Amino acid sequence: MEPIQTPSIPEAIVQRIIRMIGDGIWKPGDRLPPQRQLARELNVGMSSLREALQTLQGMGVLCLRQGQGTFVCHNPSQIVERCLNLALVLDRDMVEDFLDARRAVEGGLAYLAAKRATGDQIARLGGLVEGMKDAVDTGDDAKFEELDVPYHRLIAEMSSSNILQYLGGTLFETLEEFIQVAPHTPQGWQRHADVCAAIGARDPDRSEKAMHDLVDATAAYIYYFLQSNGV
Amino acid sequence: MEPIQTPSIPEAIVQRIIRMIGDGIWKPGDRLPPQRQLARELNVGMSSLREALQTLQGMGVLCLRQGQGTFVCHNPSQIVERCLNLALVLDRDMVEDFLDARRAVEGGLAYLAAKRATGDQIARLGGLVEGMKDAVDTGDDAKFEELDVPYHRLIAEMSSSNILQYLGGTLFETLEEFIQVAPHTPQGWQRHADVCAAIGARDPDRSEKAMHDLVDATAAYIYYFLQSNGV
DNA sequence: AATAACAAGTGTTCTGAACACCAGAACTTC
DNA sequence: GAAGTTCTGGTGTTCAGAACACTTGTTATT
Repeated sequence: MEPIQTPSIPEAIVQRIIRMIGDGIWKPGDRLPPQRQLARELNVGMSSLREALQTLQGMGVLCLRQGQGTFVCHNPSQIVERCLNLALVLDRDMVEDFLDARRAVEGGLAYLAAKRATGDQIARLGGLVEGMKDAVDTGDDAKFEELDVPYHRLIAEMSSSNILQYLGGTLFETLEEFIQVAPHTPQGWQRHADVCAAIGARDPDRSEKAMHDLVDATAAYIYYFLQSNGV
Repeated sequence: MEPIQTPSIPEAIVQRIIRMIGDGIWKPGDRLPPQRQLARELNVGMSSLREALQTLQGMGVLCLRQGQGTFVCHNPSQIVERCLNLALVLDRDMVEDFLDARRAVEGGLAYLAAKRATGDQIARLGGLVEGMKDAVDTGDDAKFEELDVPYHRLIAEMSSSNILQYLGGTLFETLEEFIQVAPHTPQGWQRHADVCAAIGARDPDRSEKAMHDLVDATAAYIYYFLQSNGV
């Protein structure tokens, strides 16, 4: 038989609060009633309530400020980001997985960027690529890396897709220490320029393909690096 | 100036436990010391400890079983899944975002599937597509849907990529109620068959493109559905 | 030998208290 | 009157202890 399930009290509270936020009863920025009052109204102890609040804070749903109150601090990005970061901290063997995911996500971002970017954004991306060319010509690796981060971030912004943007940002940050081992060659710059050109031409498919080439090249370097270090 | 930050006690405990798991001191399946003892050793009250444990349980890192103990229940899938689900519950406007993300993720899965699938998996996928054809021919919508879920799940499995697999599963499940509004036409079946054929031919790029077509078609239905319902 | 009652260990929940922090009010000082 | 200080109420934070509920293994009973 199906066992009877009675969710624990904190879990029930978590569900209830999420529901109330989802139903719009509490909106982002709102202050919840004081813990003591809330505990009384829900007919639970403060321990149970606090365990629930703490969980929700961990999820990024609530924001507990000492001396001020409990606020709805709805920020989905934070949730996803935190969870992915956590996954890698717990399991360093997932680098390969992250590279696979990055290919798909960054490809998707480039695809959407070509569809939705504004003229201003495209101009800014062009400026970054210009700067990267200077960096390659002068062999200034540090400058290239400094421009590489905003380059990917800007493409993510162009996509107007929150979830992909945050996934991309998290994957990039998580992989950053590995990505930096890749040498910055004229060919590497060319790939960055190709993506930029495809976005400028508003050609989503070409843009996606160019980004795949870029990510694949980086991944190849990382694999080589990992292998030569006997990992 | 940078404000002085003293992490709260529960937060510090969370970090400490994650660190210990990351360092391999506690491995998945291990049982942690009893709460009372742990609280004494860490020199904190049981409330603080429990708030931390509850948070970690919410993340899917720990598993608290009444009467048995606290176990390391490390399951990255659960973490990501839970967080994404939460994001959609909190914000129904994100359907569009989810569709964008699904296009990228499912495309990536199909790409990897064509590279890494085993012969057995390809045969099973073919079987599913066969069944779907029957369902379309007989107009059996329920059967089609019943096969659609394992179809996507199997492709995800073929990819051998944990992160993408979990992302795909979560996105699919989260969107399931919307996906089901799509009518199951011969054209819809053809798209499923195209992906299957491309994977069978071990052609990653064609496979990815076919999956994009499939997802795009579904997305178009969903947009139409949302629009005609005045959302 | 099978079953039932018990006991120890563990997570769960509640209560009440003391502490820390923040914002604004009331007060002092110049 | 303006600037600074102190006080006060409200709020989150942390603790300690107790009672409860569940699981498992042991012991007693039949």
